[in-house]
Amino acid sequence: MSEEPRAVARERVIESMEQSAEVYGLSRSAGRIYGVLYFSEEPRSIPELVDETGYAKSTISNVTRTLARIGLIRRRSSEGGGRRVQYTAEREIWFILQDVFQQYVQRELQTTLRTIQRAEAQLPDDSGAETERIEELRETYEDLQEIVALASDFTVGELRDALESYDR
Amino acid sequence: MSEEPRAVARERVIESMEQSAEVYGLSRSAGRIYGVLYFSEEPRSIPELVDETGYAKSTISNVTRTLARIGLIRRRSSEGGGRRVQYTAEREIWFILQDVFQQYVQRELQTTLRTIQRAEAQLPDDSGAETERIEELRETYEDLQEIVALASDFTVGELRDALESYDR
DNA sequence: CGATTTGTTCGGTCTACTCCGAACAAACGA
DNA sequence: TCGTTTGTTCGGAGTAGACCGAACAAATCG
Repeated sequence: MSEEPRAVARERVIESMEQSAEVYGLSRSAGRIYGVLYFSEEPRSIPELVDETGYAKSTISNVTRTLARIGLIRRRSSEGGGRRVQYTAEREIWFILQDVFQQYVQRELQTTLRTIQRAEAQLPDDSGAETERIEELRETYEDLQEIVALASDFTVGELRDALESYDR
Repeated sequence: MSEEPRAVARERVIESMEQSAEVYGLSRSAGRIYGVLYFSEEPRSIPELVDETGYAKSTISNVTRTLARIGLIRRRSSEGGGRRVQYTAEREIWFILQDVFQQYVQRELQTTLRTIQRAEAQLPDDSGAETERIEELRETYEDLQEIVALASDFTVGELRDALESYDR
């Protein structure tokens, strides 16, 4: 069996994905399911994922929905007759990150920024320390928002190049 | 009482910080404690934080330890006689983010990358699909690591400028 | 039309975390 | 020295989330 080292290597990487999933606020099962799909040549249905991961059908159903919503996997409805739903992994990690930046990070920054701006607007002009603190905060958030907006339009290579070639 | 609008504005921003704390994997109490310290002119002791936040002493004690470890607040042991421990907020958000990048994101990327590299090394040269997938993954992680390493050496302004002025 | 396969939904259990209050330790002040 | 203040640690209550199995809906196949 010369397949074994491959299986071992794959398992290691998938375990690492489980761990990463937790860091990014997802469940371990999400990491494993993504990992299995990442290495699958063919799209996988829910029963197949049940076999390959050991998780219950209901878990697979729920987690795939979440993963699809976030954009880590894609749902291909019924290829070739059967009513089976098929899932594929999005393998371009950078695309995923761009999505996360645009959908979540940007949104989070945006709402925070709006709250800060509203608070600032309600304040009389001479309100001492509070005004200063809030102003400072707003400026930082404006910078961050701009940076994320710009970065999420770059490819990985461009981003790396932009940082490497920048001369202070 | 012309202080009220200031108190309201401050409260709004602190509530927003509570929410952000949850997003970043901290507790709501951590957000509020940081918020109160963020707006405090003077350093605050644990009993003072108990008064101003309404949380139990033990909660303040535990959360301040966590916040100090991460670098969001600083611990000044006993200024002016008393044995009181004093806390101040680190107000430069970008410094905090740089710390987080270097301490946590970099580390997480590093360990993942090492796992990938080890898996790749154990694989025979001709192992088909697995090799290709793992190689692809490794390259992405190398890029990401490089980007984070570079970015965490920039100031906010430099980073923004680098992205804005990059010409594709 | 049943029987089977697939996918979703719905309680339920288990675990982890947040926060609290009480007990404790350490240092100071009278 | 004894009482008081401050900070940490510990056990427990309440809560949220992960995952499971069972019940259910929908579609296909004989």
